[in-house]
Amino acid sequence: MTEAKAPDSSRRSERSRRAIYDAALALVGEAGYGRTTIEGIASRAGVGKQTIYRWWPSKAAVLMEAFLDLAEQAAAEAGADGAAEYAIPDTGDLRTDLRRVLRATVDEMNSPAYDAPARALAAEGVLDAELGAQFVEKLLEPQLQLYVDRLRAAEAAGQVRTGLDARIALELFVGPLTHRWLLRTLPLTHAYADTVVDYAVDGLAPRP
Amino acid sequence: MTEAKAPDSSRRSERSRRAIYDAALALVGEAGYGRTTIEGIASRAGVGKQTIYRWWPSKAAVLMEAFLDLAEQAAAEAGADGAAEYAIPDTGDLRTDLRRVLRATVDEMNSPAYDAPARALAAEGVLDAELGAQFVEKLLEPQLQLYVDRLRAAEAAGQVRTGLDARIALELFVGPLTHRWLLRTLPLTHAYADTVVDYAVDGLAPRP
Amino acid sequence: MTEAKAPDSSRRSERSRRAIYDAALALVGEAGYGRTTIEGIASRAGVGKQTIYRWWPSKAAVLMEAFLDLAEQAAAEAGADGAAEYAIPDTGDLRTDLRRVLRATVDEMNSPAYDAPARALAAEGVLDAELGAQFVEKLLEPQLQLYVDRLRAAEAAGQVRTGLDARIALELFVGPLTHRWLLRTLPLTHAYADTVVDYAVDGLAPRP
Amino acid sequence: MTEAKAPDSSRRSERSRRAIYDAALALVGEAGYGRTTIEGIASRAGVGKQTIYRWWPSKAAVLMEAFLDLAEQAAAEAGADGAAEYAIPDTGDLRTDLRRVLRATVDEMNSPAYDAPARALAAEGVLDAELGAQFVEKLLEPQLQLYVDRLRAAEAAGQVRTGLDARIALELFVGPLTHRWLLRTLPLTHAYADTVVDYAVDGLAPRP
DNA sequence: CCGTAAGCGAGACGGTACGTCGAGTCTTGGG
DNA sequence: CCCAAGACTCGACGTACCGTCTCGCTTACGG
Repeated sequence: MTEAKAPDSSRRSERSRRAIYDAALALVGEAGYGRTTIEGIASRAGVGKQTIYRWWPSKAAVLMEAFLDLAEQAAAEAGADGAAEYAIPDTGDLRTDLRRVLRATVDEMNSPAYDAPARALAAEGVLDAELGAQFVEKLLEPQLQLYVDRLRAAEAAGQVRTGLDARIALELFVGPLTHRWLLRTLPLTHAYADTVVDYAVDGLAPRP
Repeated sequence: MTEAKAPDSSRRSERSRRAIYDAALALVGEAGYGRTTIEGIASRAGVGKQTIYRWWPSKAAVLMEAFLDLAEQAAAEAGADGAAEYAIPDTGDLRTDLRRVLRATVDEMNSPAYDAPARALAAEGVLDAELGAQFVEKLLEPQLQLYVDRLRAAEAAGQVRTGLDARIALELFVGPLTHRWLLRTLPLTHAYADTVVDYAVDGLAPRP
Repeated sequence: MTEAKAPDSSRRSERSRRAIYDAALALVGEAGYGRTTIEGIASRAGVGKQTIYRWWPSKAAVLMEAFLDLAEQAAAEAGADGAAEYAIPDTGDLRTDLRRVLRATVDEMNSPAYDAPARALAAEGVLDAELGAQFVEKLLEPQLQLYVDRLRAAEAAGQVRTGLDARIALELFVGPLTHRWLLRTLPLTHAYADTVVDYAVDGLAPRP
Repeated sequence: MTEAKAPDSSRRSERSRRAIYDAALALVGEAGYGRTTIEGIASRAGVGKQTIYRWWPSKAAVLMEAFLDLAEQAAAEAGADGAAEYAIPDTGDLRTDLRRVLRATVDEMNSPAYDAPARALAAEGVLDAELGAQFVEKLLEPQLQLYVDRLRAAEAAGQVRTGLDARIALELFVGPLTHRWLLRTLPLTHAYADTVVDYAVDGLAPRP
């Protein structure tokens, strides 16, 4: 291996790690990604710069982990009541279930606490393929898999055409939302989400 | 108004402008957007830094104009044979027409000359709302309008449901492609484009 | 040549240069050489760090020029009355003349404004041969040459032995003073200077 | 007193102490004093940084002790044949005796093993009065005392003037040598040492 | 002879300064 | 008055060491 020399993670300061996450998310939210600096994060977290450079290779990587941590915390809270980890609901009616999920996604995209860091990560991932791969693998892919699962269930229930390519089908739902979110072409509303679901679910229906 | 003092654009050096466009596109292509600097562009273009700052407010703005210029040149060449500006073909078969267009879009997204600057602009637009608005207005919206036009024709021809919201419908086509392009989840192929068209066109079909 | 790229000294900011000299001398005087930093000098001078790095290779080089400039100013003031540049007086009595000079040197060494930067430069020159050579050439050697001249005059007047090696003889005067000054073995007083002159002048007297 | 808490020197690791001395001297010799760091010494000595900070207050202090230790070892070897500790020889002829001593001093100053650390300590002592005092007290003063003793003997033997201030007289010998050594004005040779002795001894001769 | 308290190697930590890069502004000289 | 050139102030970069602070470990002593 040609790793320069890995630090001993068992000695890592949990306190610093958390403070860095908090500072990073706060600064990205307040000042924007471009105006957030490693020095700023370090200073706000009450931490030496080297402590950041020791554990992360870049500003984007810090933000990625901070955001992942945030998501995990949220998931832990949500799943604390013993329910199943996280899945798209299955009431038997695909259209209804997807409306609910896409409306929730719209709400998330419209919430500042989520928007700022997610946008920053997405933008950075657009430019940096390696980071983008991580973004997809750790954040996006698990979400997309839920759609795959739900669509497979719908297929089994005869609600969508057999032989459906679920990996593509799901993009009829998330593609349009992501498009509006990232490019800000037009407002992201519940009504919009509903229409997308309508058109797309019709497109997946069993062939006559 | 309090404009600092507008330069006299009639005395502007055309030679410098072109050199800056070329340098900007070349550097973004070679080194990536993040490693492209104003100083680098100026030096490569054989131009003083001030000449850039005089006419553009930011690196992204330079790239935007350079890219627009590129698109205009391409359009001029394409339209040199006297044909109409640019439109989605209308053979009477919506499915066929959209397949052709989406396949072309996939090819564009896969071509390095287009990919690097477009990706850079998109990413910058994701972070900077103002720049994003320009990106959408000047580059994206004209394209999207072509879809609106074609869908309206299809509606008139009874190939899609009446009362269709074309602004949303078009996103069933461009949303998925853009999603794969920007986030690099899976490869962008013609087969993929065809499947997207199949599913989406079915979704827009007249209600039974 | 392998010079990275020499800056254009005709465009150099005189204002910055002076401010840097002043700040460097002040900080070395106030905080000591070790606690004086390039950043500190830049900040105190109201100057960007790069402006220092553009023109000087090191902290010591800055201080050297600042000190030289100080010496030149002092010399300019002293010589403003039209007198000869600077020389050891020649009253005809070597002992008297050297007493006067060495007493003045003692006073200089005891004055804080001179002591701090001169000591810093000397110490740095002790470690860094290149800088030491500059220190000697630009600051020390001109002084020592005055002794050589005076001793040659004394030789001509028959006050010292013929064939005297003036370059060595002068060290009997400046060596002891420098020794006490740099190493702080014992106090540097006029009486001490007088005794050194007495012993050394006797040692140079014509052989019986 | 408010001593933080003195470590128990009876449990001190002799092995570490020696390794630190060796590493310090080696690094100063190889890389120079400025490029020698505490971390470097610790690493080279295979020792924790804290082990250095526990026993020494500064890099210079480490080097000082290392150098002292070296001198002691040398003295122990030299004195192993049962002779007196160390003294300037007294053959009855002051000139001869001093020539021998000053030539030896010149040789020492020209030997790299001595030059690097001694120069570093001297330079540091020039800047740091406290350290300088230690340098003088522990290294220099014992040497100078030998001159005082020899000069007093010479006085008793009528070879130098009565009432001579030996503390000053000795500086006519060591001052010039130190001057050339530290400031590197001109080469340090035996011939030079001889001439210094000639001039200075003449200066101390009994008044006619 | 066994616990416990020290010294120890190791290295993470909060910091300061380094020397470099680039941003955006300002100045000079030439056309 | 535009332009090429480039010096300027400023802010951030990523690195090197500082001196302090835990960690386990080993090692000697004192109950």
